[in-house]
Amino acid sequence: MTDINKQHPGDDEIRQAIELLFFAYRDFVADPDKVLADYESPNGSLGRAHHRVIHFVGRNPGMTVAELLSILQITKQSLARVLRQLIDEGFIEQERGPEDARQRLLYLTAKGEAFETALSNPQRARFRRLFEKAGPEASRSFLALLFDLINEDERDRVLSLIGRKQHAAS
Amino acid sequence: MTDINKQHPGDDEIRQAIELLFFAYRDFVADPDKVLADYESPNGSLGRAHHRVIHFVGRNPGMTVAELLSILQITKQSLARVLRQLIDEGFIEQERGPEDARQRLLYLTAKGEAFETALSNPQRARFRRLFEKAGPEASRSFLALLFDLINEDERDRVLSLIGRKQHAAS
DNA sequence: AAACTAAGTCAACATGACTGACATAAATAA
DNA sequence: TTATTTATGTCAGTCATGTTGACTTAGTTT
Repeated sequence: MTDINKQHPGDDEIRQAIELLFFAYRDFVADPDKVLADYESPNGSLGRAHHRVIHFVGRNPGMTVAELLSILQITKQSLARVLRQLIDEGFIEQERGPEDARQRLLYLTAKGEAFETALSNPQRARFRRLFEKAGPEASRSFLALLFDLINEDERDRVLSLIGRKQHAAS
Repeated sequence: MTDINKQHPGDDEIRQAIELLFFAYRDFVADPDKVLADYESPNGSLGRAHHRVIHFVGRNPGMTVAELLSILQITKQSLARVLRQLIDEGFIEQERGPEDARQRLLYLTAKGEAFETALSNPQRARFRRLFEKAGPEASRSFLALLFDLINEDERDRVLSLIGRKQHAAS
């Protein structure tokens, strides 16, 4: 009773979308993976988890550990190991919160910023090529659809995250 | 010498794209993760790896182990454990290749097909909502850009994979 | 003073990747 | 026919990254 015919019009596009997203994401994360694999650190090597932390701390300088946890949606024990390595190797530094001294505000060091650039360069190049080829209208539309792919109850949080300008210091 | 100003016009969109793709993919895979977590199997539980195998075998009935490996881009040792569980629990069955008897052709059982449906239902619903909201033109454009996000040297292979109709048996 | 909160730590464990070595059977080349 | 290559499977060990649960320390709030 396997149905050879499509159930609804549009089902084929939906199936393609699922597969394309899988392949696109696979190649997208393979870029920084290569950079990470090249970097040989003294205390263990670095992986995707480190990349994500470096990315979000770079984008949100002075963020707290709790904020980082809520973005990554992992446990603090998982984060701890990764964060410890990044601090020990001088990619990230911590600062006591000026208002609430329990908080540890996170910042990239110069070394951390350089690494962040190296990691995101191939990803940026990938999207730059894409957007140049597709043109501004299709590019904006693409971003809008990516946004609508996110869980409805997460969109406000994501919007305030990605909307924030780089280095809000001023 | 951290630059406060944007380097190029369009850089902001590129940065947003990187983050949106992260969040969109995170929520996209969280859907089947819930289904997988609910399923309690006798010999250990099932994870994303099992989902991917079920998906691609479902999409390409009769595919060989080597083909599956080249899609997933993992080692055969990694695949082995996952595949063994799926066969042992009756989601997938193997068949000797009729031309080349060394090959093991992979098929979903009825149980496997049912599970595939349960896993992909929430993902399909997500894209159905998206495409209904965005309209056919933006939807097609979205697929085209997703495709161009894939590594250039992989696109032909992906195209022949996703272009293939379901159940090519006839 | 008591309770709560932010962060860190210790221990044990699960999943899903990896490498390297080796085994078996079938197909192909010498 | 014998030798080699190929498709698949397996054993053993390791690593990265996630989990739960219990507990500590320091600072804030009630």
